Amino acid sequence: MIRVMVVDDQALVRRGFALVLDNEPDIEVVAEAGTGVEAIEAARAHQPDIILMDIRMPEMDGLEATARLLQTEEKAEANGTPCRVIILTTFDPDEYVFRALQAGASGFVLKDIPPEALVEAVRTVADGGAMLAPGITQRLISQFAQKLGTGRNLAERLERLTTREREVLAAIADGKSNAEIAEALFIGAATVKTHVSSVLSKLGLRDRAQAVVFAYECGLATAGGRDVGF
Amino acid sequence: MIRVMVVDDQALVRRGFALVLDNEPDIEVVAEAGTGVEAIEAARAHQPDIILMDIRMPEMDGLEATARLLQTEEKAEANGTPCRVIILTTFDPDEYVFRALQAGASGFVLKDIPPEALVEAVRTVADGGAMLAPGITQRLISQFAQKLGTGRNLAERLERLTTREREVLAAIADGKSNAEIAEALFIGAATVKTHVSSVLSKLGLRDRAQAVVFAYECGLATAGGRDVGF
DNA sequence: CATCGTCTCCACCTTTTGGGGGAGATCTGA
DNA sequence: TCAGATCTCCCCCAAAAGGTGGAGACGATG
Repeated sequence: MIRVMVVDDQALVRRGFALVLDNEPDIEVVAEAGTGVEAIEAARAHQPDIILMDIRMPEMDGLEATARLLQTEEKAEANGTPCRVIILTTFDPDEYVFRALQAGASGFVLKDIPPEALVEAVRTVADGGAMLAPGITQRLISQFAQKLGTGRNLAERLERLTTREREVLAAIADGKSNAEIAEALFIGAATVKTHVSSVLSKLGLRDRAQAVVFAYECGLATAGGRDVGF
Repeated sequence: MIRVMVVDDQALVRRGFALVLDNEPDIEVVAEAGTGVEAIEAARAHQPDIILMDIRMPEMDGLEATARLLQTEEKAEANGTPCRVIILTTFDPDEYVFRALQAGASGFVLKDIPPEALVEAVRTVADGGAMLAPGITQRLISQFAQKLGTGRNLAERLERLTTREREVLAAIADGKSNAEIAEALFIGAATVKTHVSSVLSKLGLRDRAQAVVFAYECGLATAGGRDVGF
């Protein structure tokens, strides 16, 4: 049985969704809430598996509430509900979507979806999957493809480098100085200089700063995978 | 009426999908193909709206075929079918997914989905949306959230900088030398040095290379939006 | 009005970087 | 076996970068 909580400030809308879901044999609406604050309290009290969350609400909006819920969950971890959130809204501006996904939402669907699709979304997310409105999936894909895309042409230039040179480039893209690279690779400082020169010359770059840019643009280095604790 | 082409090297599987789809009143299967090469020919001949594409095939795999189809489309543009591809496969290793999305696919679903869901996927994609298998959507989201996520903490450090300093940092992240920055910002080279020093000191960085790393990690600079034509 | 932050610049100095050579040791493939 | 590529290291040198300290101008803020 999938335990669901519906959060929306409009009681009528809330009841509508609740009725649709409660009508399913495998879904049970265990709580409702009208504000973000209420949502957080109710989630603690009723431990739902899935939360359907509106964005525009008084007191605390749905994105904020989602972030808080999933954040405290992280800390509690083993303790309780690995509850998952589906954002359910009338609008889909990019800003909302990104903030929602960043907050940890597992779904983002528009209120105009047919009831069966909503039910399906709940089941999918309860099952560990994620569900986005088709148009949003579309944008997510194109943004993603864009980030991957440019790498291609540049990655070819990368192949002109020897293995050692690529290692050095990676170290440069890590923010290391020549001395640090020497230490990291167990070679002399002079050798590092030689490799750095080769890298710059082969890639048509002027200095290590441009090398860092190149590394990020071609995918050798990627944002999001670091502690910038230099 | 949605014109669909089914591409799969196993005739039995192909027919199965074709029958399911043809059974829908608003969908018409106009062609079938058993290899990537055939798929490209058939697509030209029959101008389908949607192509269901298997990955593992003789002669040319589905990803390659997808890339070629959508690439030539781009060139033809106004000319013909803005045809869209749904990858339909048994496996979902990340590598395939990424290559598929990069090739321009609008969907990536597994062959074990229920027939109604397949039909729904076709309609969604024909309608301009995109459809991914739930688990894939999940991974796409987490990868995306990760990229956005790290930026937060670092973006706060960014706020310690003055406007001018952020501009200078952005220029550094562009691969510019101090002299070039001076020219770009219409200030003296000495001034640039001052700003650079402030940036490094305020952010706790050692040199401009680390500054570039920082800029990418905090989202001030993002991969994919550049010509690395230094 | 005095102070603070910001932007602009200067001079002096040390360190790092990058370019130009050259050279020995391996290893691989023709 | 010999040519070529790669990795390693050296020297010298010029340019760039980075640190320190100081200074004038401007606007906001108390």
